[in-house]
Amino acid sequence: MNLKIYNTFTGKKEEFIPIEKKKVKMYVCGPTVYDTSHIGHARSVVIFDVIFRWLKHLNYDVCYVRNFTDIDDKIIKKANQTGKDSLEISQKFIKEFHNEMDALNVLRPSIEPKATEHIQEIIDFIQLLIKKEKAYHIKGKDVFFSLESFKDYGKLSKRNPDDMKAGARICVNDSKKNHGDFVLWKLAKPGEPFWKSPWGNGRPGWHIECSAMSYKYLGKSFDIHGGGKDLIFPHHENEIAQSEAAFTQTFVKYWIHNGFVDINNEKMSKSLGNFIMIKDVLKNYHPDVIKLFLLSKHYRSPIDYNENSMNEVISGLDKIYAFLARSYNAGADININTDLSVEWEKFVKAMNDDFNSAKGIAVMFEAVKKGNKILDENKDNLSSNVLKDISMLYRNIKKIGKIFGLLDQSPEDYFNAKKQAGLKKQSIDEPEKIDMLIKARTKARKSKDFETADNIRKQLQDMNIILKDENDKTTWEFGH
RNA sequence: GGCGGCUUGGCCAAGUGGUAAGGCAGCGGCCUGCAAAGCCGUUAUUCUCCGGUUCGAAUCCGGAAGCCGCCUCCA
Repeated sequence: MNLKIYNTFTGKKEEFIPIEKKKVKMYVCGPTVYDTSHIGHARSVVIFDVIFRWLKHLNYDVCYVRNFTDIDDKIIKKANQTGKDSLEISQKFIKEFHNEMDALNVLRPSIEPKATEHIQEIIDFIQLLIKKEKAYHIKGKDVFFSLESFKDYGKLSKRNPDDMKAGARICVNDSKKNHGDFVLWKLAKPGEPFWKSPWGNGRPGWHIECSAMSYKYLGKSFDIHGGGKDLIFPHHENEIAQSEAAFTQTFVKYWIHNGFVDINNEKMSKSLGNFIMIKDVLKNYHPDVIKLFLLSKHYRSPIDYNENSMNEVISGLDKIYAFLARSYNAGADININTDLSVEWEKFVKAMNDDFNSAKGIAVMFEAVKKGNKILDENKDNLSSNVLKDISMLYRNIKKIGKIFGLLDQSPEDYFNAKKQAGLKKQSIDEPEKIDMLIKARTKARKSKDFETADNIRKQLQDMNIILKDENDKTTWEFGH
């Protein structure tokens, strides 16, 4: 079965056929780096990371470009507020962004171009548009794209430019010829950062950088363009206008847009003050928890971030890691080939159906259940025949994890990290105390003094510590 | 006003014509000194409602209700 992708442009799932055989060129709109990144950015980045990994898994030679918008009004505003220059601001937040995405085990794209490093390309692009009479410059003022000159305007967002004229909310800019014409080059006001251009000192408009940079790295036409749903209009619509006006050929073959992250069923917004920042989420949850959560729903639907959901994800993730540890200890062959297994086939089918990660996760859990059952039935003592089955399941889960950028560490490290986080949360400074109590309990159990043993268990339970007696060993972990 | 989307068990969530995946929680059981973990069983004759098409619909068509997003910077 071949890969199918839901294309925003046609509103349908379509078979994916790249322009060039075995090659995929993908451009995703990255952040405007004027502030700390929030969980919504994380969703977009994680989803396109999985898409990137899946395309590579399908043996495509993928060129994945994700830009940084590092000059814009908000950055300038922030610079003025903090007394720094805009470059300092953008560099700071690019660094933060990279740190957080690394923590989330997200791969770096092939190329991460910045707008400020492509000013010449942007100017060239605008000049081409002016030459083709798709854009105009009014002396002493900004350069605009002329909507009138591009008949297909609105084809991605299914919007009629005339409807927008009717909207009274578009503020009238005297220098524009028509409502809806948008800025390609914006003149600098005193004190603002600027670059020289044929139209005076200024900076690029928001949309032009993506047209110019995607052209530079991917060409006049490319396969996939992605971003958050909100970018469909006006950003992506304007990109189409610019690029297709310039080159008179189809700009992008497949448009992919991800849905939003809500917070407790509300939209993240400034007025509600409910922005959830990635760095804060990383303080509270293991990166795998965040990713498993973000991938637990189909990428086009909205997903609701709340504590309850996160706790559910933790329970599930613990279960997966526990199975990995259990099957590894039972002697699973971690290098076995699983390409022909039912689980892998199911997973491939799910991913090829418009990157259905939610279904892919279900496959992982099915494998866990199947494996635990086998281990139970054999009391973890496996004959070579059964061991093969367990190895397959183990390997499948790890392989799926690889596509999702999950389960990268050993179960031991995972559970240790969890313990450390728990100790911190419970403000337990002397973890040795826990071991001492467990030792005392083991002694009591040996002499069949179960009352003492149970009292100790209760004592630990009050610290949210749950004991687990396995054979002659007692281990512990924190509950949720 | 224009455009788009959503409504599946207590909660989360797959499922786009063939008779309801998966997770979490609950309950009963196996296991255990007791637990925890794991496993087994159990919880939607039914998918917001009303019509229609069909041998057959959660899935297609029409209508209603509720919720949400975009149309202004936004992942």
